[in-house]
Formats: sequence, structure tokens, C-alpha cells
Amino acid sequence: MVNARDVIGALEHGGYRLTAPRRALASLVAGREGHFTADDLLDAARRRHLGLGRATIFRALDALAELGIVERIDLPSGEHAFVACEAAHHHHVVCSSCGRATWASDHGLERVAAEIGRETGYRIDTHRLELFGLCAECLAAKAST
Amino acid sequence: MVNARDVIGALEHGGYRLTAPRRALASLVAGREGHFTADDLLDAARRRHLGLGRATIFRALDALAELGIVERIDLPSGEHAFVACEAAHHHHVVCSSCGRATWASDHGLERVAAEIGRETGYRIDTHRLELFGLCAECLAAKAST
DNA sequence: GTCCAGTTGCGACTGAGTCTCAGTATCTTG
DNA sequence: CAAGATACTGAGACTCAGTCGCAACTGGAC
Ligand SMILES: [Zn+2]
Ligand SMILES: [Zn+2]
Ligand SMILES: [Zn+2]
Ligand SMILES: [Zn+2]
Repeated sequence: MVNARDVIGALEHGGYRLTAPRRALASLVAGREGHFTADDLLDAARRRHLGLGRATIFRALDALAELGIVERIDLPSGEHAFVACEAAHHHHVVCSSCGRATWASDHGLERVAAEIGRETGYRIDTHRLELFGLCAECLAAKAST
Repeated sequence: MVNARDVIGALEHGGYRLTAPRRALASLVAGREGHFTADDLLDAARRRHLGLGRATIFRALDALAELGIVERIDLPSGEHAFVACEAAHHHHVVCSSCGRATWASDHGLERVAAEIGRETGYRIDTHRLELFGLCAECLAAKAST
């Protein structure tokens, strides 16, 4: 989760022009706890009559991904979605029930990656870890039924 | 990498009918070291005049994924690809240069996942780790230039 | 205020993946 | 081995995410 001010600040800092559509996008992305697709944003924009074009949303999302404000994730279903997050290296834990995404630090992963590199003979450059399960709330909700 | 016999055996064992198109598919998938897309297979099929339909390839690939003979991976570019592999839980290391995919065991990952679960309060059900880098051969090739 | 590169929205386009359906091939059972 | 039930197939229409080209617009530097 991230707030609109941060998004706008990052755009400004990244040398992007601060345009009305981008401000609008920032407000759409801000405060989201779960993952969202480009089309989710498009729907939201339409509902608020922001008049954003499809292409603009994709382009802005690319820019935000570039800046690390937003990250692409691949859901098990094969869909592409985004989560708002901070730029530092981290991994996402995604609730398969409500879609909420939480980020987690690396714990011992770098070591695991290094070991796998040694085992396979590869020079590992990047890695992507995605975890799926039930968040605390959905777990509680499920237990109480 | 996997051989055609294994693929066919798995299909048979999984309750699927052993049809000519599926045998053909098995021979296309067998022996591949790298990742491939559905369209790669379609091209290969056309080149060998196997007369496989587009839909058939997608359906067969789904079946193989179901059986664990093949696994969907998501390339950093956003493309969906497949790798042939064994059914046991494992992770893929993908060469960003030649596309070769090697599989690696879990090393300490289960522990990392458990720890992330504890940190975030999630009950982690599944995880997906994909590593990208340069394979030993590409590394050597690069060094010798 | 002027100016221009960066940006926008539109609509056409692409390409992956799905669906439908009539025809075909496989397996089972006798 | 024949026959029936049914799983499977290929063709093509279709959907939907994402991209592209372009004319119009605008943020912000001077
Ligand atoms: Zn949840
Ligand atoms: Zn990491
Ligand atoms: Zn390689
Ligand atoms: Zn694992």
C-alpha cells in the first residue's frame, strides 16, 4: 500500500511530467491493498469519470513499474496484475481469497539462490519469488464459519 | 529435459486417450532443453507437417501441465512459456541468453517460505520461485570473446 | 506569453488463448 | 472383431490484453 503523494513524488523525481492523467492514476493506485489489473484501473477511472484512455493507463503503469512504485506479478491463473509497493528488493505474498498483497523481505533467499547457482553452474542474476496462500483475515473468516 | 516415452506413459497413466496428435506433441516436447511457447510448438509442428491444430496444442499442453510433465513459467518479458520437467516439486533456473532451463531442488526454500508466513501472518499454500541468469555454457562463451 | 518535447486519447491493430461444432478416432465391452 | 459411447480433433470465429501511429494538446522551462 502506498499513498498518492508518494506516487506523484516518484514521478516528478524520475523526470516524468506531472500531468493530470498521471495525478488521476496516482489516486487510483494509492491505498490499494490487493493486486489489480490494468483493466481494474480502467473501470475505476470510468466510474469516476476521469476520462483516462486505455493506452494512457498502460503507459503510466509502465512508468510506475520502471520507478519501482508498482510491480508486475503473475497470478497462478496466468493473469498479469500489479501491486503497489516500495522500490527495495522484496517479495510478494498474495492472498488467494481476497487478493491482498503483502510484501516480505528476503530472509534466507539470497543464500538459497546462491546455492542453486552453485548446484546448477548458472550465474544467477535475478530471481522472482511469489507466495500464495490465505491472509490472516481470510484465515480468521474461514475459521469462524 | 524429458523423453517422448515418458510423456506418452504419463498421458496413458493419467487416463488420457493416446491419440496421434498427442504422440506427435510428445515428440515435439521431448528433448527440449529450453523453454518454449505454444507457438513454438505450432511452428515446429507445421515444419514437420504434422497437421496439428492450434487448439489441440493448447489443450494438450494443458493436459501435460496437469500431469506435471510440463510447467508454465513466466518470463521476465511477460511472456508465458513452458518447460518440460518432472512432477516433483522443484524450481527453474532459466538462462536469459539461450533459454535453457534447468531445475533445482528446494534447498532451504521451504524454511524461508515458512518464515515469511510467520512474519506476514499468512498461511502459505504454494510458492513459485524462478531464477534468471546465464548458464555455464553461455557464461563460457561470453568469457572467451 | 511562447515554444517544443513529452504526453494524451482515439481507434486500428496484433497475437495469445478460448469456444463451438461437426466430424473422427479411441477404448471398452461383448 | 464389431459396435457404441465418448473423448478428442481441426477449422475458424471470437475475445481480450496490450501495442502502435497519429493528430491534438499541455506542462514547464525560458
Ligand atoms: Zn485474504
Ligand atoms: Zn529476493
Ligand atoms: Zn545459456
Ligand atoms: Zn519450492
